[in-house]
Amino acid sequence: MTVRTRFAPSPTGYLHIGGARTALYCWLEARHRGGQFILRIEDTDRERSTEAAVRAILDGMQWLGLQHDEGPYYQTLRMDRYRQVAEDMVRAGKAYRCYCSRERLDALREEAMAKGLKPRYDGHCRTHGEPVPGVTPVIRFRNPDGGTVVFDDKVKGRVEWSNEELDDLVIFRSDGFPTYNFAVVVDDIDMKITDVIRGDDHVNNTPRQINIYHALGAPVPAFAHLPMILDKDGKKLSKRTNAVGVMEYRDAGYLPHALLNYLVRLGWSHGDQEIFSVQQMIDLFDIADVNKSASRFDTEKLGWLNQQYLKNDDPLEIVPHFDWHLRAAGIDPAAGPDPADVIVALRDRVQTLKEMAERARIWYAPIEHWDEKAVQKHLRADGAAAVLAAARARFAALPSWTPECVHKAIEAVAAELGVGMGKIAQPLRVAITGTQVSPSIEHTVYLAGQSNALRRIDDAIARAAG
RNA sequence: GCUCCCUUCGUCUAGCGGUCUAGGACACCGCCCUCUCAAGGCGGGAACACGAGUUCGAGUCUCGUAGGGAGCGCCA
Repeated sequence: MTVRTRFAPSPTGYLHIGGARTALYCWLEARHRGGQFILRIEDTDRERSTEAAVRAILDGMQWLGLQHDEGPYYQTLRMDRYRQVAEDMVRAGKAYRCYCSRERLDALREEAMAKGLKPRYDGHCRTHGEPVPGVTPVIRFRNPDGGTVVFDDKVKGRVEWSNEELDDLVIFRSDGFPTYNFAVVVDDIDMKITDVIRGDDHVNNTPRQINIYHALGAPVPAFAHLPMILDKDGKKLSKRTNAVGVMEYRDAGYLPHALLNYLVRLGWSHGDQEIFSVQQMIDLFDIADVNKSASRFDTEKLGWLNQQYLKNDDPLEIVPHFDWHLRAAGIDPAAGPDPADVIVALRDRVQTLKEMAERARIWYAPIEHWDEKAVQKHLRADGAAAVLAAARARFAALPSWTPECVHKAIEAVAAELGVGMGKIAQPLRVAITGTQVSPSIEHTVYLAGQSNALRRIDDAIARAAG
């Protein structure tokens, strides 16, 4: 039997980080076992579902590269099917119509809570389900009365539940919509899902869903419930204090592959390995190796990972992402050096593409801000003027403009003036960038371009004098 | 309140009864390298929540306790 997993978000917001990891695990499990990955949009909550959210989720999935093999299916397009299955169940005596008023239900709940019991429907309409004028009934599932439900969760292990704990849940609302616990089961059966991989918060729903599978005479899939992802302080991720949307991570300058790598290691590991290519993830991932406990999202480690990819990827693969960030920062990539060169010069110095774009600005636009302390310390230092003049002359005479040539020119200046690199690099750096921090001096000068470098040195000499 | 789940360095984790005086990574600290900032190299501090039991032997198995989380809707 071919493995089929699914990711089934409800479109009430963007794709968040927890959902992204769930999607990743579903996708990896399917790929690893040569199966299919299905995308299903659970949009039966028509109060909160929006089309913008559907698009946001699709965008997030695409950015991460989590391609689905089937779908997206939409639950709102399957309403007839749910109704049909529910009616069949009523006819077969596996479900029944319930006319109980909300008032009665609320009273029941309050009473149970007051007695220290778990709120549960008393099954009144199992036997007294007479139509009440003016009341559109709901359909309730007739849950087994005794016995236990046992399932072997692939991450949690064996979970056992007494049917005493379960009540007759509503599977079909009076407004004609199915409820979640019913729709998922019908969908997962119809879509032949073999492995249900989802968030921890659904463990409690699993036993009642299994009972529905049994009632429907369908094979029960394997379940795997993923632990939560908490924020740095161990609190629930909230958009108030954390970046939770996947696209926020793109905007913040992370590579999709780096995010994937970070996410896959949050709750799963393969020995001591930290860096995984997508292919390695597919080869090595096994849902059974996922940890049981919740983990915290650590932006610092994500940053480290992102830099690993920045440093080791082929710069040409990074260029499109970097270009995107340059433009986002209001920088015209055509107004300066080859972005691939800039990436190589900066990737040891930043953790994100956003920082990289900011630092790259000096080569694409005129210096906007001068660090006055740097000017004072290096431009107005003894001998600085002579260094700048000598360097300018050497640079101007350079027949070809490469980092190597620039480097040789600087060495020549050092020899000529009999001073160390420190005395030359810092004044030049300030002249070219306006600050005392930048990549190695030959790259800093090289990236400015020959004529631009000369112009900036002239400006710096004037500035130092004035 | 009730039910279910979780618990190894600050964080992510390795560990599947002896090889654990508990390993790796991020972060932190120190040294080296050095034209600035980084990156890199080397080194350091840092954890089995607690208590019983099973066993020749427990981080690893069982049960309690404590702490944390989830669920208990005509939401998903």
